This record gives sequence, structure tokens and C-alpha cells, in this order.
Amino acid sequence: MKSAVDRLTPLGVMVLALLREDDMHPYEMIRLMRHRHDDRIVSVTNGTMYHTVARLEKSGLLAEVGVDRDGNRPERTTYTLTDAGHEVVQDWVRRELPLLDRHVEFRVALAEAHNLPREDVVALLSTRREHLARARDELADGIAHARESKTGPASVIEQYLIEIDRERALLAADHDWLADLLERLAHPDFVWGSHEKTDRYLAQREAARS
Amino acid sequence: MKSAVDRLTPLGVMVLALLREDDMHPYEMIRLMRHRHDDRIVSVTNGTMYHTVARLEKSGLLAEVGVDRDGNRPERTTYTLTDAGHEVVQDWVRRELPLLDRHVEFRVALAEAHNLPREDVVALLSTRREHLARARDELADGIAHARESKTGPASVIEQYLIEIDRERALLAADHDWLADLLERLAHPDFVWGSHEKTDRYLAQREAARS
DNA sequence: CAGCATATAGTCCATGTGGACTAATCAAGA
DNA sequence: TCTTGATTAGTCCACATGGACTATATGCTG
Repeated sequence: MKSAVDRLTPLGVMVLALLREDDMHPYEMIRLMRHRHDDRIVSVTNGTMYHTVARLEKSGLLAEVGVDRDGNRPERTTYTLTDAGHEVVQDWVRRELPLLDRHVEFRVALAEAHNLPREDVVALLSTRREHLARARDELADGIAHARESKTGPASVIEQYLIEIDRERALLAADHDWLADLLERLAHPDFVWGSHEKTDRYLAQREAARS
Repeated sequence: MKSAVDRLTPLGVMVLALLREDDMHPYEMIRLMRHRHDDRIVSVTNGTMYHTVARLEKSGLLAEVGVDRDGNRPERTTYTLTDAGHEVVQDWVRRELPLLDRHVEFRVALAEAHNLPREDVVALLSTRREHLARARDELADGIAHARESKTGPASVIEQYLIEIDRERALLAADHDWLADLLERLAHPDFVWGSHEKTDRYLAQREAARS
């Protein structure tokens, strides 16, 4: 039986996270995500956004709060986050933070990690760090093994190892970056929490009007 | 007017590349891709594979060569690459190799780069290297700028820079790895060419029977 | 001030994806 | 020997994506 967390798409999670900051209509989500360059992480198009919001509403993770009108502009339907939606973002982030193979999902989880208590994030990312170290070493061993057991003409397979060697390099870099982040997170100077989000949202909303 | 290259999905390109090695039926492509762990790069499912092959046939990039039968097993339809298909893989790889933002596409392009002459690959990857250096520096500047202009309470935004700082780190690692690869490619010991592919294919086909 | 582009807010549809399903054959275990 | 499970080869369908399209309002340019 698949729970609500499993049905969430990356964009769906970002939508729920946006609604934690304030009630919003879909078009504003699109503008805000573009302004914050969240579309680096997931592609944001009209079709997908409206469809995603409709799905989230059907799942009871968000709900209409009213239809507002500005002059003669088209009507806009504003949505708010439900308690279930609130909870499900956190569950989703918790699930995705340690996983290695879902690249887009991890970037979203990392971008939304501030929705979780700091010590939880540190624990989950420490697990991820171990997974990264293991995956990196296993890949390196596999590559070394493949290089030893060259059966044909000398090093003819080297060209087939290029892409996998890049993956190894990126895994290593990801690991080292994460180790550094964990040190920074351990330091008490690193401010954590979601209490400033409304300020941030308002500031960016203002900036978007210029 | 969108050419055939634009319509290609990552899996479509890998299918065409497989057919350069030998004629094959879709089910064997699935097995072979799983055996080579090409499903690290693109997800391989029945539905997508058969649909992809059908599309490629409709575009004239591959063609049926016969329906073979093994005992009372289900019939299997074998496909071969057309001249157009041959050409289009190379065009696609040429187009994708320098681009930064299409992560999956680049991994496929890199894995299939051996279908191009070595000097072309070196040129395209050198361009990519410059793009990477520029993107890395621009991101670093943007992050530094955001840290300077903190308007609110001290370093409250630091938690919002985590994900983008990871992107910077991975860009830097990608750049350095690529610089190293380009040095290795310049060295004459690095064997290049597609003449051994049939051997490789046969060896793995054999290995898959154990 | 006429005209053209862009922003606002959203709908609709063609296409691609992935998981469930079928149906037969072969291997292995109790 | 009977049955369970995996492999072979493929079909089918529900759903997610993204681009095209609509329609009004505002801004900018010559």
C-alpha cells in the first residue's frame, strides 16, 4: 500500500514547502520559484504546476482558501497547506536525504531541509555520508578490477570506463562536500530554523515588484 | 522545425548506440543494458523500451530485419540500424557533449562518445570545460555576493545557500575531472575507436549466459 | 497615440514513462 | 511428481510532463 509520501513528485514537494511560507495561488508559485532560481532543480511549466496543485488538493495535502480578484485580471484561486501536507513534506525530506540514487529528489530534499530540526538533518546526512563513502569505494574497486582483468588488447576498455570514472569522481566530491557541511552544521554559529521564512518571503515578494 | 535529433530521448540514443554493435530485439537490449549497468544512467523498463523502439522505427532510424523464433518461446522481432540512425546518434552526441544543464543527457553522451572521432570529442569537451569554469566562477561570485549583502540578522540566509553551494562544489569537481580526462585523452597511450565493439558485445553476450 | 510586446492567470492536449499484467517455458525444491 | 518461482518476450494503461493556446491588461517605443 503506497502512502501519500510515495506519490509526491519533486515539484509537489516544492509546492508544499512554498505554502509553508504563506498562502499562494499557483501563478505566484511559478513566479517565486523562477525568482529564487528553484527552476535550476525542477523544471517549472504552467501545465505541470496547475496539474500538480490539482493532484495535491485531491490528496488533501492542500486546500482552497478563496478566489480573489485584482481589478479585471483573471480570477486567482489561493491555496493553503493542510496539517497532512505539513507533515508529509517532513516525512518526504526525511526519506530522501540519505538516498544516493535519486539526484533530483536529493537536491529538493536538501533545499527544503530547513523544514526539519537541525539534529535530525545532521543525523540523516551523516548516514548519507557513510553511504557515499561506501559507494565511492565500491566504484573505485570495480574500476580497478576491470583495469586488471583486461582480456583483449591492452587497455582497450579504458574508453568504456570514462563515464563511470566521472561518477566516481563526483561521488568523491559529493562526499567531501558533505563532510565539510556537517562540520559547519556542528558549529553553533550556523543559524538554523524556519522562523525567518516569512520575512524572506516578503522581502522577495517585494523585490519581485521592481 | 524540429529535426529528428530533437525528438531523441536518452534511452532512444542508447538503443541506437546498441544497434551499432549488432542487430538485436528489444528484450535483449533490456538484458544487455542491465548487464552493463547502463540503467545507472537511464531507467530501463519494458513499457518505455518497446515504446521507444516503436517511435524510432516510425522515425526511420531503425528497421525490422526479421521475426525469429526459439523453440516455442514467444516470437521476437529483431531490429537493425538505418543510415539515418547511424548519423543521428553522432549529431546528438555532438550537440549534448558541451551542454551543462542536461545532466542525464550528458552522461549518455559521454558513455557514447566513442562513436565519434577522438579529436572531435576533445574539441567538444574542451568547450565544455570552459563552460564549466565559467559557471563555477559565476556561482561562486553569486554566493559571495549573497553572503556580503545580508540584510537581516547575521548569516540567517546561510541555510538557504546549502544546496547552491553543493552545486558549486560539484561543478568544480566536474571541471577538474574533465581537465584530467582531457590530459589523458591527449596522451597517445589512450586507445580510441569503435573497432573492438563487436568483440566486447560478444564477450558480454557470452557472460550473460552463465 | 497607435501598435506591439510582455505580464497575468489559466486550460488543454500530445507525448513519454513506468508499473501491472499475460502467457508460455524452464529450473529447483519438497 | 507436483508445485512454486524465475525467465523470456511483450502488451496495455494510468498518470506526469511540457508546450501550445486563450484572453485580458499593462508597459514601452516610435
